Amino acid sequence: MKKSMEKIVALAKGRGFVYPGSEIYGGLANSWDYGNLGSELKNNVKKAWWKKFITESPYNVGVDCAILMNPQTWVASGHLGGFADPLMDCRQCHERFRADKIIEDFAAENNITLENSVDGWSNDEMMGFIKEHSVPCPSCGAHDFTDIRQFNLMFKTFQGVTEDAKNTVYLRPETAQGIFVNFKNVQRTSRKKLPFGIGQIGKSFRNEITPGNFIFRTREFEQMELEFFCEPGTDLEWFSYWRGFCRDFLLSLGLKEEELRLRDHDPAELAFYSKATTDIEFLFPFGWGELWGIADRTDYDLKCHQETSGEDMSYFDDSKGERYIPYVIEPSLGVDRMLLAFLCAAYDEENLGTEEKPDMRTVLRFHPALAPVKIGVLPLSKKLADGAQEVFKKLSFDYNCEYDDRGNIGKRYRRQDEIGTPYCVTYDFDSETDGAVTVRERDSMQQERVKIDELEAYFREKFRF
RNA sequence: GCGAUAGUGGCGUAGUUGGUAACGCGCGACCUUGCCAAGGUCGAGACCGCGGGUUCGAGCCCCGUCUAUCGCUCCA
Repeated sequence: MKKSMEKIVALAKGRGFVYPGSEIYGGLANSWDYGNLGSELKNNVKKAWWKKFITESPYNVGVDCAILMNPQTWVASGHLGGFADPLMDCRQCHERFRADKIIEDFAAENNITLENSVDGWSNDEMMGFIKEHSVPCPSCGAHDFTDIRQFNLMFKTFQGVTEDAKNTVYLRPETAQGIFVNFKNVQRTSRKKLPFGIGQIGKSFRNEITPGNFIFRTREFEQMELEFFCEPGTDLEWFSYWRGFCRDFLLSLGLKEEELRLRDHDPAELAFYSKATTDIEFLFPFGWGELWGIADRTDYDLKCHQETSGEDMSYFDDSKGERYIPYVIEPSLGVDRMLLAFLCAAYDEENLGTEEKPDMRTVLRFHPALAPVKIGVLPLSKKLADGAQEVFKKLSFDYNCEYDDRGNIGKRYRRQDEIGTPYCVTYDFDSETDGAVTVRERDSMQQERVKIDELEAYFREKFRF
Protein backbone atom coordinates (compact mmCIF):
# COMPACT_ATOMS: atom_id res chain seq x y z
CA MET A 1 0.00 0.00 0.00
CA LYS A 2 1.38 3.33 -0.96
CA LYS A 3 0.57 6.30 1.17
CA SER A 4 0.53 9.48 -0.78
CA MET A 5 -0.08 13.03 0.27
CA GLU A 6 -2.65 13.39 -2.51
CA LYS A 7 -4.80 10.61 -1.13
CA ILE A 8 -4.54 11.88 2.41
CA VAL A 9 -5.31 15.45 1.41
CA ALA A 10 -8.24 14.26 -0.70
CA LEU A 11 -9.63 12.18 2.16
CA ALA A 12 -9.09 15.06 4.57
CA LYS A 13 -11.07 17.40 2.38
CA GLY A 14 -13.70 14.89 1.34
CA ARG A 15 -14.54 13.73 4.83
CA GLY A 16 -14.38 17.04 6.60
CA PHE A 17 -10.99 16.99 8.29
CA VAL A 18 -9.28 19.89 6.56
CA TYR A 19 -10.53 22.28 3.90
CA PRO A 20 -8.55 24.91 2.01
CA GLY A 21 -9.14 28.25 3.75
CA SER A 22 -11.58 30.87 2.40
CA GLU A 23 -12.32 28.63 -0.54
CA ILE A 24 -15.30 30.55 -1.93
CA TYR A 25 -13.06 33.58 -2.45
CA GLY A 26 -10.45 31.61 -4.30
CA GLY A 27 -8.68 30.64 -1.11
CA LEU A 28 -5.88 32.27 0.80
CA ALA A 29 -2.40 30.93 0.29
CA ASN A 30 -1.46 28.36 2.87
CA SER A 31 -4.49 28.74 5.09
CA TRP A 32 -6.54 25.74 6.13
CA ASP A 33 -9.76 25.26 8.00
CA TYR A 34 -10.53 22.26 10.15
CA GLY A 35 -13.95 20.77 9.45
CA ASN A 36 -16.41 18.74 11.47
CA LEU A 37 -14.04 15.81 11.92
CA GLY A 38 -10.81 17.79 11.83
CA SER A 39 -11.82 19.99 14.72
CA GLU A 40 -12.66 16.90 16.79
CA LEU A 41 -9.35 15.31 15.88
CA LYS A 42 -7.44 18.47 16.68
CA ASN A 43 -9.16 18.83 20.02
CA ASN A 44 -8.34 15.22 20.81
CA VAL A 45 -4.68 15.77 19.94
CA LYS A 46 -4.56 18.76 22.25
CA LYS A 47 -6.48 16.94 24.95
CA ALA A 48 -4.05 14.02 24.82
CA TRP A 49 -1.09 16.35 25.18
CA TRP A 50 -2.64 18.39 27.95
CA LYS A 51 -3.62 15.25 29.87
CA LYS A 52 -0.16 13.76 29.61
CA PHE A 53 1.90 16.89 30.10
CA ILE A 54 -0.25 18.93 32.47
CA THR A 55 -3.08 17.05 34.17
CA GLU A 56 -1.20 13.84 34.93
CA SER A 57 2.16 15.48 35.47
CA PRO A 58 3.39 15.93 39.01
CA TYR A 59 5.62 18.74 37.74
CA ASN A 60 3.69 20.83 35.27
CA VAL A 61 0.93 23.40 35.24
CA GLY A 62 -0.73 25.16 32.32
CA VAL A 63 -1.31 28.74 31.22
CA ASP A 64 -3.08 30.45 28.36
CA CYS A 65 -1.41 33.71 27.47
CA ALA A 66 -2.33 36.54 25.13
CA ILE A 67 -1.22 36.45 21.53
CA LEU A 68 -0.47 40.17 21.57
CA MET A 69 2.33 41.05 23.95
CA ASN A 70 4.23 44.15 24.87
CA PRO A 71 6.69 44.66 22.00
CA GLN A 72 9.54 44.78 24.51
CA THR A 73 9.01 41.03 24.81
CA TRP A 74 10.26 40.60 21.27
CA VAL A 75 13.20 42.87 21.86
CA ALA A 76 14.20 40.68 24.79
CA SER A 77 13.58 37.40 22.99
CA GLY A 78 15.61 38.52 20.00
CA HIS A 79 12.75 38.09 17.58
CA LEU A 80 12.67 41.74 16.60
CA GLY A 81 16.30 41.68 15.58
CA GLY A 82 17.26 38.12 14.95
CA PHE A 83 14.14 36.70 13.42
CA ALA A 84 14.59 38.75 10.28
CA ASP A 85 16.46 37.27 7.38
CA PRO A 86 18.45 39.67 5.24
CA LEU A 87 17.22 38.86 1.77
CA MET A 88 18.12 40.18 -1.62
CA ASP A 89 17.22 39.36 -5.19
CA CYS A 90 19.43 38.98 -8.24
CA ARG A 91 18.08 41.34 -10.87
CA GLN A 92 19.36 39.13 -13.66
CA CYS A 93 17.99 35.71 -12.77
CA HIS A 94 15.40 36.88 -10.20
CA GLU A 95 16.54 34.38 -7.63
CA ARG A 96 16.39 35.33 -3.99
CA PHE A 97 19.19 34.77 -1.53
CA ARG A 98 20.11 35.36 2.05
CA ALA A 99 22.89 37.92 2.05
CA ASP A 100 24.62 36.45 5.09
CA LYS A 101 24.65 33.03 3.50
CA ILE A 102 26.14 34.26 0.23
CA ILE A 103 28.88 36.03 2.14
CA GLU A 104 29.68 33.01 4.27
CA ASP A 105 29.80 30.72 1.25
CA PHE A 106 31.90 33.19 -0.72
CA ALA A 107 34.33 33.62 2.15
CA ALA A 108 34.67 29.89 2.62
CA GLU A 109 35.31 29.31 -1.07
CA ASN A 110 37.90 32.06 -1.38
CA ASN A 111 39.62 31.43 1.95
CA ILE A 112 38.70 34.80 3.34
CA THR A 113 38.68 34.81 7.12
CA LEU A 114 35.78 36.75 8.54
CA GLU A 115 36.62 38.49 11.76
CA ASN A 116 33.27 37.86 13.34
CA SER A 117 30.15 35.95 12.43
CA VAL A 118 28.11 37.45 9.64
CA ASP A 119 25.07 37.09 11.89
CA GLY A 120 26.07 40.21 13.71
CA TRP A 121 26.64 42.39 10.64
CA SER A 122 24.43 45.25 9.67
CA ASN A 123 22.86 45.40 6.23
CA ASP A 124 25.33 48.11 5.21
CA GLU A 125 28.25 45.96 6.27
CA MET A 126 26.95 43.03 4.27
CA MET A 127 26.24 45.20 1.25
CA GLY A 128 29.72 46.72 1.60
CA PHE A 129 31.35 43.31 1.65
CA ILE A 130 29.44 42.16 -1.41
CA LYS A 131 30.43 45.28 -3.36
CA GLU A 132 34.04 45.29 -2.18
CA HIS A 133 34.66 41.66 -3.09
CA SER A 134 32.23 41.79 -6.02
CA VAL A 135 30.47 38.67 -4.84
CA PRO A 136 28.67 37.09 -7.77
CA CYS A 137 25.20 35.68 -7.89
CA PRO A 138 25.56 31.97 -6.97
CA SER A 139 23.00 31.11 -9.57
CA CYS A 140 23.89 33.13 -12.69
CA GLY A 141 27.15 34.83 -11.77
CA ALA A 142 25.86 38.36 -12.30
CA HIS A 143 26.77 41.28 -10.04
CA ASP A 144 23.39 42.90 -9.94
CA PHE A 145 21.71 42.50 -6.58
CA THR A 146 18.83 44.50 -5.16
CA ASP A 147 19.27 46.14 -1.77
CA ILE A 148 18.99 43.91 1.25
CA ARG A 149 15.50 43.83 2.66
CA GLN A 150 14.65 42.56 6.09
CA PHE A 151 11.78 40.17 6.05
CA ASN A 152 10.66 40.12 9.60
CA LEU A 153 8.98 36.84 10.23
CA MET A 154 6.59 38.39 12.72
CA PHE A 155 3.14 39.53 11.68
CA LYS A 156 2.74 43.17 12.49
CA THR A 157 -0.42 45.01 13.36
CA PHE A 158 -1.58 48.05 15.30
CA GLN A 159 -3.22 48.28 18.67
CA GLY A 160 -5.81 51.04 18.69
CA VAL A 161 -7.33 52.82 15.76
CA THR A 162 -4.40 54.86 14.55
CA GLU A 163 -1.66 53.23 12.59
CA ASP A 164 1.71 54.53 13.53
CA ALA A 165 4.95 53.08 14.72
CA LYS A 166 4.20 53.90 18.35
CA ASN A 167 1.35 51.41 18.65
CA THR A 168 2.80 48.60 16.56
CA VAL A 169 2.22 45.21 18.08
CA TYR A 170 3.13 41.76 16.82
CA LEU A 171 1.34 38.47 16.69
CA ARG A 172 3.47 36.13 18.78
CA PRO A 173 5.78 33.89 16.73
CA GLU A 174 5.89 31.37 19.59
CA THR A 175 3.93 30.75 22.74
CA ALA A 176 7.05 30.34 24.86
CA GLN A 177 7.51 34.02 25.68
CA GLY A 178 4.13 34.21 27.38
CA ILE A 179 5.42 31.56 29.73
CA PHE A 180 8.74 33.25 30.39
CA VAL A 181 7.24 36.63 31.19
CA ASN A 182 4.83 34.92 33.60
CA PHE A 183 7.44 32.72 35.22
CA LYS A 184 7.34 34.55 38.53
CA ASN A 185 3.54 34.83 38.54
CA VAL A 186 3.01 31.15 37.99
CA GLN A 187 5.71 30.09 40.40
CA ARG A 188 4.14 32.22 43.12
CA THR A 189 0.49 31.28 42.50
CA SER A 190 1.09 27.58 41.90
CA ARG A 191 3.53 27.37 44.82
CA LYS A 192 5.64 25.03 42.68
CA LYS A 193 9.21 24.36 43.59
CA LEU A 194 11.94 23.64 41.11
CA PRO A 195 11.93 21.55 39.05
CA PHE A 196 8.59 22.40 37.51
CA GLY A 197 7.18 23.20 34.11
CA ILE A 198 4.64 25.51 32.54
CA GLY A 199 2.80 24.37 29.43
CA GLN A 200 0.66 26.18 26.96
CA ILE A 201 -1.38 25.44 23.85
CA GLY A 202 -2.05 28.29 21.51
CA LYS A 203 -1.82 29.92 18.13
CA SER A 204 1.39 31.40 16.84
CA PHE A 205 2.14 33.22 13.63
CA ARG A 206 5.18 33.30 11.42
CA ASN A 207 5.44 34.96 8.08
CA GLU A 208 7.40 32.12 6.55
CA ILE A 209 8.86 32.78 3.15
CA THR A 210 7.96 29.34 1.94
CA PRO A 211 5.26 27.42 3.67
CA GLY A 212 3.96 24.21 2.22
CA ASN A 213 3.23 20.51 2.43
CA PHE A 214 -0.41 20.81 3.34
CA ILE A 215 -0.70 21.68 7.05
CA PHE A 216 2.95 20.79 7.76
CA ARG A 217 4.11 24.37 7.59
CA THR A 218 1.61 27.16 7.74
CA ARG A 219 1.89 30.82 8.64
CA GLU A 220 -0.77 30.50 11.29
CA PHE A 221 -0.27 27.46 13.46
CA GLU A 222 -0.93 26.12 16.90
CA GLN A 223 1.79 25.12 19.30
CA MET A 224 1.99 22.96 22.38
CA GLU A 225 4.98 24.12 24.33
CA LEU A 226 6.36 23.16 27.68
CA GLU A 227 8.99 25.22 29.43
CA PHE A 228 10.49 23.08 32.13
CA PHE A 229 12.51 24.98 34.72
CA CYS A 230 15.25 23.25 36.62
CA GLU A 231 18.38 23.88 38.60
CA PRO A 232 21.46 24.61 36.49
CA GLY A 233 23.56 21.49 36.29
CA THR A 234 20.55 19.20 36.30
CA ASP A 235 19.49 20.42 32.87
CA LEU A 236 21.05 17.70 30.75
CA GLU A 237 19.48 15.04 32.92
CA TRP A 238 16.06 16.62 32.46
CA PHE A 239 16.75 17.14 28.80
CA SER A 240 17.09 13.42 28.24
CA TYR A 241 14.15 12.74 30.55
CA TRP A 242 11.81 14.87 28.44
CA ARG A 243 13.25 13.57 25.22
CA GLY A 244 12.28 10.06 26.19
CA PHE A 245 8.97 11.21 27.62
CA CYS A 246 7.96 12.86 24.36
CA ARG A 247 8.97 9.84 22.34
CA ASP A 248 6.98 7.49 24.59
CA PHE A 249 4.00 9.78 24.29
CA LEU A 250 4.04 9.48 20.50
CA LEU A 251 4.42 5.72 20.66
CA SER A 252 1.56 5.44 23.14
CA LEU A 253 -0.72 7.16 20.65
CA GLY A 254 0.08 4.67 17.93
CA LEU A 255 3.04 6.04 16.00
CA LYS A 256 5.41 3.25 15.12
CA GLU A 257 9.03 2.98 16.11
CA GLU A 258 10.15 2.84 12.47
CA GLU A 259 8.25 6.03 11.62
CA LEU A 260 10.12 8.00 14.26
CA ARG A 261 13.70 9.02 14.69
CA LEU A 262 15.54 11.20 17.13
CA ARG A 263 18.04 13.51 15.58
CA ASP A 264 20.51 15.33 17.81
CA HIS A 265 21.76 18.63 16.47
CA ASP A 266 25.50 18.83 16.17
CA PRO A 267 27.20 21.76 17.83
CA ALA A 268 27.42 23.75 14.59
CA GLU A 269 23.72 23.44 13.99
CA LEU A 270 22.66 24.50 17.47
CA ALA A 271 20.90 27.81 17.90
CA PHE A 272 23.12 30.29 19.73
CA TYR A 273 21.06 30.08 22.91
CA SER A 274 20.87 26.31 23.02
CA LYS A 275 23.14 23.83 24.71
CA ALA A 276 21.52 20.75 23.23
CA THR A 277 18.67 20.13 20.85
CA THR A 278 17.00 16.97 19.65
CA ASP A 279 14.41 16.79 16.93
CA ILE A 280 11.93 13.98 16.95
CA GLU A 281 11.21 13.40 13.30
CA PHE A 282 8.36 11.56 11.66
CA LEU A 283 8.42 9.84 8.30
CA PHE A 284 5.78 11.70 6.32
CA PRO A 285 4.88 10.58 2.80
CA PHE A 286 7.06 13.47 1.59
CA GLY A 287 10.02 12.44 3.75
CA TRP A 288 11.31 12.92 7.28
CA GLY A 289 9.96 16.03 8.89
CA GLU A 290 10.49 17.56 12.29
CA LEU A 291 7.70 16.91 14.70
CA TRP A 292 9.02 17.87 18.09
CA GLY A 293 11.97 20.01 19.03
CA ILE A 294 13.42 19.45 22.47
CA ALA A 295 15.95 22.07 23.44
CA ASP A 296 18.09 22.87 26.43
CA ARG A 297 17.78 26.67 26.37
CA THR A 298 19.87 27.21 29.50
CA ASP A 299 18.98 30.42 31.33
CA TYR A 300 19.01 32.41 28.11
CA ASP A 301 15.34 33.42 28.02
CA LEU A 302 14.86 34.37 31.64
CA LYS A 303 18.15 36.22 31.62
CA CYS A 304 17.18 38.22 28.55
CA HIS A 305 13.88 39.21 30.13
CA GLN A 306 15.63 40.12 33.33
CA GLU A 307 18.01 42.36 31.46
CA THR A 308 15.39 43.99 29.26
CA SER A 309 12.68 44.41 31.88
CA GLY A 310 14.88 45.05 34.89
CA GLU A 311 12.74 42.53 36.76
CA ASP A 312 14.55 39.94 38.87
CA MET A 313 13.89 36.52 37.33
CA SER A 314 15.84 34.44 39.78
CA TYR A 315 14.43 31.68 41.94
CA PHE A 316 15.19 31.21 45.59
CA ASP A 317 15.97 27.60 46.32
CA ASP A 318 15.15 27.22 50.00
CA SER A 319 16.54 23.72 50.22
CA LYS A 320 19.95 25.10 49.34
CA GLY A 321 19.56 28.65 50.49
CA GLU A 322 20.70 29.81 47.06
CA ARG A 323 19.31 32.15 44.45
CA TYR A 324 19.76 31.41 40.76
CA ILE A 325 18.13 31.79 37.36
CA PRO A 326 16.67 28.41 36.39
CA TYR A 327 17.66 26.55 33.28
CA VAL A 328 14.95 25.69 30.80
CA ILE A 329 14.21 22.54 28.85
CA GLU A 330 11.75 23.24 26.07
CA PRO A 331 9.87 20.45 24.33
CA SER A 332 7.89 22.27 21.67
CA LEU A 333 5.70 20.96 18.91
CA GLY A 334 3.09 22.06 16.43
CA VAL A 335 -0.46 20.78 16.81
CA ASP A 336 -1.21 20.90 13.09
CA ARG A 337 1.95 19.07 12.26
CA MET A 338 1.32 16.40 14.84
CA LEU A 339 -2.25 15.99 13.60
CA LEU A 340 -0.87 15.49 10.12
CA ALA A 341 1.52 12.85 11.43
CA PHE A 342 -1.34 10.97 13.08
CA LEU A 343 -3.41 11.27 9.94
CA CYS A 344 -0.59 9.90 7.78
CA ALA A 345 0.21 7.13 10.24
CA ALA A 346 -3.44 6.12 10.51
CA TYR A 347 -4.09 5.96 6.80
CA ASP A 348 -4.42 2.45 5.47
CA GLU A 349 -5.98 0.65 2.56
CA GLU A 350 -6.96 -2.94 2.91
CA ASN A 351 -8.15 -5.48 0.35
CA LEU A 352 -10.97 -7.59 1.80
CA GLY A 353 -11.50 -9.38 -1.51
CA THR A 354 -9.14 -11.37 -3.67
CA GLU A 355 -6.47 -10.45 -6.19
CA GLU A 356 -8.89 -10.94 -9.06
CA LYS A 357 -11.86 -9.40 -7.35
CA PRO A 358 -10.55 -6.70 -5.07
CA ASP A 359 -12.76 -5.16 -2.43
CA MET A 360 -10.93 -2.25 -0.97
CA ARG A 361 -11.62 -0.45 2.23
CA THR A 362 -9.88 2.67 3.41
CA VAL A 363 -9.28 2.73 7.14
CA LEU A 364 -7.95 5.42 9.41
CA ARG A 365 -6.47 3.43 12.23
CA PHE A 366 -6.55 6.19 14.81
CA HIS A 367 -5.81 5.48 18.42
CA PRO A 368 -9.25 5.52 20.14
CA ALA A 369 -8.21 8.59 22.11
CA LEU A 370 -7.69 10.52 18.90
CA ALA A 371 -10.56 9.21 16.77
CA PRO A 372 -12.92 12.07 15.99
CA VAL A 373 -15.97 9.83 16.21
CA LYS A 374 -15.75 7.24 18.95
CA ILE A 375 -18.85 5.17 18.23
CA GLY A 376 -21.09 4.85 15.20
CA VAL A 377 -24.66 3.98 16.07
CA LEU A 378 -26.32 2.11 13.23
CA PRO A 379 -29.85 0.75 13.11
CA LEU A 380 -29.97 -2.26 10.85
CA SER A 381 -33.18 -0.88 9.39
CA LYS A 382 -34.84 2.50 9.50
CA LYS A 383 -37.75 0.76 11.18
CA LEU A 384 -35.50 0.33 14.22
CA ALA A 385 -34.95 4.05 14.67
CA ASP A 386 -36.61 4.34 18.08
CA GLY A 387 -34.44 1.77 19.82
CA ALA A 388 -31.29 2.88 18.04
CA GLN A 389 -31.85 6.49 18.99
CA GLU A 390 -32.13 5.48 22.61
CA VAL A 391 -28.70 3.88 22.32
CA PHE A 392 -27.35 6.99 20.63
CA LYS A 393 -28.71 9.20 23.36
CA LYS A 394 -27.12 7.03 26.03
CA LEU A 395 -23.68 6.86 24.42
CA SER A 396 -23.45 10.41 23.09
CA PHE A 397 -23.58 11.62 26.67
CA ASP A 398 -20.00 10.44 27.08
CA TYR A 399 -18.66 10.07 23.56
CA ASN A 400 -18.81 11.81 20.23
CA CYS A 401 -21.10 9.43 18.34
CA GLU A 402 -22.51 9.41 14.87
CA TYR A 403 -25.96 8.11 14.04
CA ASP A 404 -26.28 6.75 10.51
CA ASP A 405 -29.24 4.98 8.99
CA ARG A 406 -28.56 5.60 5.30
CA GLY A 407 -27.83 2.86 2.79
CA ASN A 408 -27.02 -0.65 3.88
CA ILE A 409 -25.06 -1.74 6.90
CA GLY A 410 -21.87 -2.68 5.05
CA LYS A 411 -21.68 0.70 3.45
CA ARG A 412 -22.06 2.37 6.80
CA TYR A 413 -19.27 0.26 8.32
CA ARG A 414 -17.00 1.35 5.50
CA ARG A 415 -17.93 4.95 6.00
CA GLN A 416 -17.03 4.74 9.69
CA ASP A 417 -13.81 2.90 8.85
CA GLU A 418 -12.83 5.71 6.55
CA ILE A 419 -13.14 8.33 9.27
CA GLY A 420 -11.41 6.12 11.83
CA THR A 421 -14.32 5.33 14.15
CA PRO A 422 -13.06 2.54 16.42
CA TYR A 423 -16.45 1.00 17.29
CA CYS A 424 -19.83 0.62 15.66
CA VAL A 425 -22.94 -0.37 17.55
CA THR A 426 -25.62 -2.04 15.44
CA TYR A 427 -29.16 -2.19 16.68
CA ASP A 428 -30.99 -5.02 14.95
CA PHE A 429 -34.36 -6.77 15.05
CA ASP A 430 -33.18 -9.05 17.85
CA SER A 431 -32.31 -6.03 19.95
CA GLU A 432 -36.02 -5.34 20.31
CA THR A 433 -36.41 -8.58 22.22
CA ASP A 434 -33.02 -9.49 23.73
CA GLY A 435 -32.01 -5.95 24.72
CA ALA A 436 -28.53 -6.37 23.22
CA VAL A 437 -26.62 -4.84 20.30
CA THR A 438 -23.73 -5.90 18.09
CA VAL A 439 -20.47 -4.07 18.75
CA ARG A 440 -18.13 -4.20 15.80
CA GLU A 441 -14.47 -3.29 16.12
CA ARG A 442 -12.78 -1.33 13.35
CA ASP A 443 -9.41 -3.05 12.92
CA SER A 444 -10.31 -6.68 13.52
CA MET A 445 -13.90 -6.35 12.22
CA GLN A 446 -14.81 -8.71 15.05
CA GLN A 447 -18.32 -8.57 16.41
CA GLU A 448 -19.53 -8.99 19.92
CA ARG A 449 -23.01 -9.03 21.43
CA VAL A 450 -23.38 -6.60 24.33
CA LYS A 451 -26.42 -5.87 26.51
CA ILE A 452 -27.62 -2.29 26.08
CA ASP A 453 -27.65 -1.89 29.86
CA GLU A 454 -23.98 -2.80 29.97
CA LEU A 455 -22.85 -0.58 27.08
CA GLU A 456 -21.69 2.30 29.24
CA ALA A 457 -19.51 0.09 31.38
CA TYR A 458 -18.28 -1.76 28.30
CA PHE A 459 -17.07 1.41 26.60
CA ARG A 460 -15.72 2.93 29.78
CA GLU A 461 -13.31 0.03 29.79
CA LYS A 462 -12.52 0.39 26.05
CA PHE A 463 -11.86 4.11 26.25
CA ARG A 464 -9.76 4.04 29.37
CA PHE A 465 -6.23 5.29 28.74
C1' G B 1 9.04 35.91 -3.54
C1' C B 2 11.25 33.70 -8.42
C1' G B 3 10.99 29.69 -12.44
C1' A B 4 7.91 25.54 -14.54
C1' U B 5 2.87 23.13 -14.81
C1' A B 6 -2.20 23.23 -13.74
C1' G B 7 -7.51 25.25 -12.31
C1' U B 8 -14.57 22.26 -15.59
C1' G B 9 -20.88 19.95 -10.23
C1' G B 10 -18.37 17.36 -3.37
C1' C B 11 -14.36 14.07 -5.86
C1' G B 12 -12.13 12.01 -10.48
C1' U B 13 -12.54 13.22 -15.48
C1' A B 14 -14.70 14.27 -21.04
C1' G B 15 -15.45 18.47 -23.91
C1' U B 16 -14.21 17.72 -31.08
C1' U B 17 -11.80 23.18 -36.03
C1' G B 18 -14.64 28.89 -30.49
C1' G B 19 -21.81 28.21 -31.06
C1' U B 20 -24.08 28.71 -23.96
C1' A B 21 -21.72 21.60 -20.73
C1' A B 22 -21.29 15.19 -20.62
C1' C B 23 -19.77 10.69 -17.72
C1' G B 24 -18.35 7.78 -13.35
C1' C B 25 -18.17 7.92 -8.08
C1' G B 26 -20.40 10.36 -4.22
C1' C B 27 -24.94 12.80 -2.27
C1' G B 28 -30.66 12.88 -1.33
C1' A B 29 -35.93 10.57 -1.51
C1' C B 30 -38.74 6.17 -2.17
C1' C B 31 -38.96 0.75 -2.97
C1' U B 32 -36.19 -3.54 -1.96
C1' U B 33 -32.51 -5.81 1.31
C1' G B 34 -31.15 -6.70 6.64
C1' C B 35 -24.39 -7.57 9.62
C1' C B 36 -19.51 -5.74 5.98
C1' A B 37 -19.68 -0.45 -0.23
C1' A B 38 -26.32 -5.54 -3.69
C1' G B 39 -30.40 -3.84 -7.03
C1' G B 40 -34.34 -0.52 -9.00
C1' U B 41 -36.94 4.32 -9.77
C1' C B 42 -36.68 9.40 -9.26
C1' G B 43 -33.88 13.73 -7.89
C1' A B 44 -30.46 17.84 -6.22
C1' G B 45 -25.95 19.81 -7.89
C1' A B 46 -21.32 23.40 -12.32
C1' C B 47 -22.99 29.96 -15.76
C1' C B 48 -16.45 25.86 -16.70
C1' G B 49 -11.05 29.73 -10.24
C1' C B 50 -11.86 35.19 -10.55
C1' G B 51 -11.59 39.93 -13.52
C1' G B 52 -11.01 42.10 -18.18
C1' G B 53 -10.26 41.80 -23.59
C1' U B 54 -10.85 39.76 -28.87
C1' U B 55 -15.46 37.93 -31.38
C1' C B 56 -22.13 38.14 -33.75
C1' G B 57 -20.79 34.32 -30.07
C1' A B 58 -15.49 31.51 -25.56
C1' G B 59 -14.85 26.23 -21.03
C1' C B 60 -11.94 26.24 -25.40
C1' C B 61 -7.91 32.51 -28.15
C1' C B 62 -5.22 36.95 -25.41
C1' C B 63 -3.90 39.78 -20.80
C1' G B 64 -4.15 40.28 -15.62
C1' U B 65 -5.11 38.14 -10.91
C1' C B 66 -5.86 34.30 -7.23
C1' U B 67 -4.97 29.33 -5.78
C1' A B 68 -2.47 24.58 -6.05
C1' U B 69 1.74 21.31 -7.27
C1' C B 70 7.10 20.82 -8.10
C1' G B 71 12.17 23.06 -7.73
C1' C B 72 15.33 27.60 -4.64
C1' U B 73 14.85 29.03 0.74
C1' C B 74 13.14 28.14 5.98
C1' C B 75 11.44 25.55 10.27
C1' A B 76 7.47 24.16 15.30
